[in-house]
Amino acid sequence: MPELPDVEGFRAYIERTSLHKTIEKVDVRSPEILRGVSANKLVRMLKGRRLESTRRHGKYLFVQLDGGWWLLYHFGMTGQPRYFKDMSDDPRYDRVLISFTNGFHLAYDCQRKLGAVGVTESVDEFIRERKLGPDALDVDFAAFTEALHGRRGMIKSALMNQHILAGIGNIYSDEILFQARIHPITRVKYLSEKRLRELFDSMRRVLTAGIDHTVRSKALPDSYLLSHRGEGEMCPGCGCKVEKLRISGRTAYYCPECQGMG
DNA sequence: AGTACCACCTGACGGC
DNA sequence: TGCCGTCAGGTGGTAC
Repeated sequence: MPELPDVEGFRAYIERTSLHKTIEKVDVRSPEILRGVSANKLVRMLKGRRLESTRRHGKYLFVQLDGGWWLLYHFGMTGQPRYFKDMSDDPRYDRVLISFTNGFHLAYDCQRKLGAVGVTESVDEFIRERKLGPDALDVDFAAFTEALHGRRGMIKSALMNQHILAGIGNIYSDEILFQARIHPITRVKYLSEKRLRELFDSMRRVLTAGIDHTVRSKALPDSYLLSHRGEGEMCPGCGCKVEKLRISGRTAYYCPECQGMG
């Protein structure tokens, strides 16, 4: 489930808990989640180093080491960082455990192993190699329309496509489309300038609200579709029944009344 | 370029 | 009780 707002919350969490502390020990419990680096190499790279700063791009979180390289996290569906002192608080699905000389630990907790941990020398190079689009909160309206330009597919697929815009997943794409009153299967090329503007505004509003609520660990307002994301639930806008649709293997929830095809 | 579909992974849940 | 299918969804690969 971690999408842009959640990962931004994780970034802030690591920022306030884990920086500037010397790494004493690294324990790779599930080496299969490592990407492009062996357990031995990761341990060698981290030991004795400090985490100095953070950066997020889309759903990726990068943490810079004092040597210049970056540790990178992708949280898949169930991943999260956890900072704690007592080993009795070590999360059940801790896959990579970093222990600092101050006695505290930073765990990469990930129940389903759909996430990844790795290293990179350059964040920009990593983004280029992965062909990630610009971060969804980093684009202005011109860059937003540029990213969507020439697309013929469905708007929900486009919003979730990390090559077009990085950071939006299934849950937030539903909310963004709901608030922009756009049906998920609408073709990108049929969106007018006005509709694109409404979509862009909705995207910014929803993502920033998501960050705000994530950081304060509060639920999103009841007026959001997210709070009613289930079959047969009531639309917070008009009260009619929320419907679901299968779009390229993902379940899209939407309000057929508020998000009519026009 | 876009889409459908599969696989990865683990736990919850419903049906029988 | 317990077995089975299905679902959740981020990503990546394949086939069309």
